[in-house]
Amino acid sequence: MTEASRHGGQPSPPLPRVRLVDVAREAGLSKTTVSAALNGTGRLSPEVREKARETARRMGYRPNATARHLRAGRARLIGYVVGEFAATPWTTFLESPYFARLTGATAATALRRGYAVVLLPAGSLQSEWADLSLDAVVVADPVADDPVVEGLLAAGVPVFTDRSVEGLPGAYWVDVDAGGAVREALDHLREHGARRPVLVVPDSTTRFHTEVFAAHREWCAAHDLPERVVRVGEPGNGPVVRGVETALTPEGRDRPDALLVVAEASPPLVLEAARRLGYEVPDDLLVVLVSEDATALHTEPPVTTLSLRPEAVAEAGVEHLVEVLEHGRREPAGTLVPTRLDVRASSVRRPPA
Amino acid sequence: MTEASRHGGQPSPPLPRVRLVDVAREAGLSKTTVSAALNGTGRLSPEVREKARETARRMGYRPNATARHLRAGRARLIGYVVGEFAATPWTTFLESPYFARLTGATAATALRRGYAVVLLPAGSLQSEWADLSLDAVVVADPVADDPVVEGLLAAGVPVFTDRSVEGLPGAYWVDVDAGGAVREALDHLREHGARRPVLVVPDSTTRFHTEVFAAHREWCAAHDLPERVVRVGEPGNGPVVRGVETALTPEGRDRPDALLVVAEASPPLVLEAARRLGYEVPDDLLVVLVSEDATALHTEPPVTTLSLRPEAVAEAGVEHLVEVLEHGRREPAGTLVPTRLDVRASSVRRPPA
DNA sequence: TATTGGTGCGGGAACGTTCCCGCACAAGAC
DNA sequence: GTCTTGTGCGGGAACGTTCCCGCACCAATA
Repeated sequence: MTEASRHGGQPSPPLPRVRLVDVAREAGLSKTTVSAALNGTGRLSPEVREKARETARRMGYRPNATARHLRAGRARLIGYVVGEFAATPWTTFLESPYFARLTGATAATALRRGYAVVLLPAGSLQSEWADLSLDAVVVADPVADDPVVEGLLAAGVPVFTDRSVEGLPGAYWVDVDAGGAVREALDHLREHGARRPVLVVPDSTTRFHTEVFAAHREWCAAHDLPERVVRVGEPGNGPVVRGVETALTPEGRDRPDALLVVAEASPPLVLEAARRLGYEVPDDLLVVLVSEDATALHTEPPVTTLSLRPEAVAEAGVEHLVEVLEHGRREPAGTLVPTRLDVRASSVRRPPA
Repeated sequence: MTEASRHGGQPSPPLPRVRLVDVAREAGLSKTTVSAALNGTGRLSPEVREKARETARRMGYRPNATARHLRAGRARLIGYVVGEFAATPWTTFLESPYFARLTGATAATALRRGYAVVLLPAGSLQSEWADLSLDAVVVADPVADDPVVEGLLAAGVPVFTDRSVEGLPGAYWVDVDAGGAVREALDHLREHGARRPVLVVPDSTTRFHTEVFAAHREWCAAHDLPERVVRVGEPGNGPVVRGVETALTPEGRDRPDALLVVAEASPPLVLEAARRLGYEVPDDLLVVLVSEDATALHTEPPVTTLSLRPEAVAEAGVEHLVEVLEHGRREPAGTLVPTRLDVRASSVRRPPA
């Protein structure tokens, strides 16, 4: 074939890729014409266009993305980093089902729109991605006044987050309707007989958690029910499960009859904790977890979950991102997506035997 | 500052980046000289070098990676895809702790070596990453005769996997010592009194699982113990837990006194299944799971796990990849890394009361 | 026949780097 | 004073695209 292909089964070393000019020469055309033919642009006769395409196909031509990007001035690369875990080494955030799915959905949606997602491990220095030419960066779960976000904005890089960050020019967000989610979950529990629900929520300053807290307070007042809350300091299964234990062993009060956990925790671990403390689910205790964890389906009983719908968040975010990057639209800066309650046996009162 | 900066707080629109020539002009030098100064190459007087560096710093110069890559002929981009899940939409594989950590560690290690990792969602068409100019692709957990692997090799793209793929030129692998892992786990169980251990393993043809099966058989023969195995058809918590239930309810035989699960399953779910079937862990049943799942630490009792050490696999793989990409070393094609047994309460026989 | 307008294609610059050269100058050897 | 050798720096091509032009050609109009 080419002058580079060797005889026999030897490993052909560098394998020089076929370029636009190679196709042009082979087809007896100019590179301009071939380029226009392949891209569907320019004024070309159908015959020439087809000739160019056929030759390119036959020669196995694949355009060099780097050259394209250089010419276009944009690399079609999107960085992806998780703010909350910025201090921890590796990308431990991927072990959280929410982030795992958010990450995956972001990558999939972006790829369909022609953008590649580059994983930026939490804890990596920003200097390490200095030479990456990212068109934008997705910061998942940024902390308040996130230094990563501020650094990127200062460098002129558009930032997208899954938490609302108002008032920062260049920052865009998609968030879930936290208040609506809490109300929906509490309404559901109440319909199934809960009168002493207890909320477990992280003690964090993100808009999401403060809204959860506020919505819960309002709901309790509106329904004339006592406001029971346990706040946990850190994320992770350990602290959250301890928070659940605290919530389920009230001192000097009635035991709760429903549990709403608005923090990532392994469903079977929460169930195990309840069982250890003598609760029978769902007879003594209705359980709803905010979680994307698939193990919720496989526990006994299966656990009702409130999904923050990371796929929907990712899709909306990427669509918005593409709009901003390609058409310069800057409004709106934020969007809300609804949550989804997946009702399973853990929160449904069994008919009395 | 520049002619592009506007007065007041208006959002400065395109923000033209400062290029090498800009620095050169400002410093009264040529772009060649500035380039050499910043890269530490060429023959330059210390004064000129410092002058160039200082000017670049002052102007906030950041080299354009795309131009660099075009010039270098390599994009320093590595694709990352999971073979086993190629048919499933999204990147559900990230929900598996093993893949989550493998993915994160790959990204972190690669970034330190100057390569960016691009997430390629399982189920995405190869045509979607056709215009990505990937220097190499990491295929996590390829299936036998993986079409993705074969397609990439045919296109001349080096492939790295975390499973051994022998005899394919251009394919490199890092794998764990499956036989050693099984022996270590079984020895541990035996030391703690297990005489009727049962193995749960996927019914798959990967080298890893066949080796697990073979090592188990040999070990049983060597220790004169009955060979008890349950093979599960599919991955996922549901099938594996059902496999565990099968393993724990032998028909017409003694109940097993130890359980070794060589398949990703949620530790609390496995424990729950054992409990449902009337086992007390660790008194009636010693449990060892092959898992990276952090919930193993938080169950009651905590579960002994056999770690496949995704971080070590990723590091070794990326190091090898860089060697191949930058120095053309093609040997060896494969490496083995040892596993690690983290002994916790679930596999330690309590001293008799 | 000369002028216009439209069509089909190609030449060449540009994107921002890196790197191979070559040139000017200085210092040492004869 | 000429010839070599070495040092310090810059000119310009190249990486592989895309896209703005301009040129040649043809048909229709004046």
